[in-house]
Amino acid sequence: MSKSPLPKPTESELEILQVLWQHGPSTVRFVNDELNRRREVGYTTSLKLLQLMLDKGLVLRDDDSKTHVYRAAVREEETQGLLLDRFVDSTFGGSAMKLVMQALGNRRTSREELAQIRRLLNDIEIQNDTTPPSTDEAP
Amino acid sequence: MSKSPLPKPTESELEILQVLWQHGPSTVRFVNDELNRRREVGYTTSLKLLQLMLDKGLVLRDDDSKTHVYRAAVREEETQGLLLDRFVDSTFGGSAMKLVMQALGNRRTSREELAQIRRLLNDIEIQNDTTPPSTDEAP
DNA sequence: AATATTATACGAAATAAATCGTAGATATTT
DNA sequence: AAATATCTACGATTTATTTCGTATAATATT
Repeated sequence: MSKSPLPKPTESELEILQVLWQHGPSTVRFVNDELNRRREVGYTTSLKLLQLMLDKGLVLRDDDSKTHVYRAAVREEETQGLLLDRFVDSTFGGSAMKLVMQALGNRRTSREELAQIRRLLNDIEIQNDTTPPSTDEAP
Repeated sequence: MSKSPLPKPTESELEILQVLWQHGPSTVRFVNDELNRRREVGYTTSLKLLQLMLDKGLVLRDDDSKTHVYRAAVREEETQGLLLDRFVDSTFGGSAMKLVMQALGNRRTSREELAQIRRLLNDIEIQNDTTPPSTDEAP
């Protein structure tokens, strides 16, 4: 029941979305400054990107005042989920497990984080017990 | 202690690596057939890709016989780890935890897989206890 | 041996993404 | 009010990636 095919942000567009998600509605100037904390980007580059994103429906803008204010039109979790799917598919051949195992195995994870994951695991198991797995197969 | 900056495969190159990782050394024909199970790709397209990958050092080839045989020059886990880092950075703002939580939360995970993760979690905790966390800070 | 098939090499077109320059409008400062 | 700064619009360039056509060589088939 999704209305539009939810546009897929590119790498740079994602950077911009990060800024908007993190800081809320922002001017081009602000976004550009934020981007420049990591790498050098021209002002008009950021502007153009935001305009393209507007066309794609990735952002909305308020142009009441002369200086436009852009804000994310897509939700963070939703977008991340979408990209995660693509990534799991392209890099881990579809296996989310492999990804999780590698993400956990390959980097330092604090005790607190481990506990957090355990809690999530518990929740999922309860879910599994309550709601038995649906028997859908690959087509 | 890595020797060369380890080339970053593109999306298509990754598809090819998947084939090589999964099936071992393969001819262009075979790789192309495999790719065509998912989407339409011309033979020379696959060939060209493999040739470019050879230049980049992503694959090696045996051209003893007329029909060349290509094989992956980079290891699966290593490459996946590299891409995972980039992905975590670009999509989850650097937080591997957020990624793991979302990966686990958003999809059906079987009891067996959950158990597998728990085992990994245990291993990591033991490691943590045995080898106290190093005190390196962000620079 | 002639024909058809299957290879590789490689230039180049097609596509996608990112970057920037310049023009013109509006606001701000002096 | 003139000069300066800041903004948007937008075409064009650059760079990266993907795709394919064609030439040519080797092999297999008839």
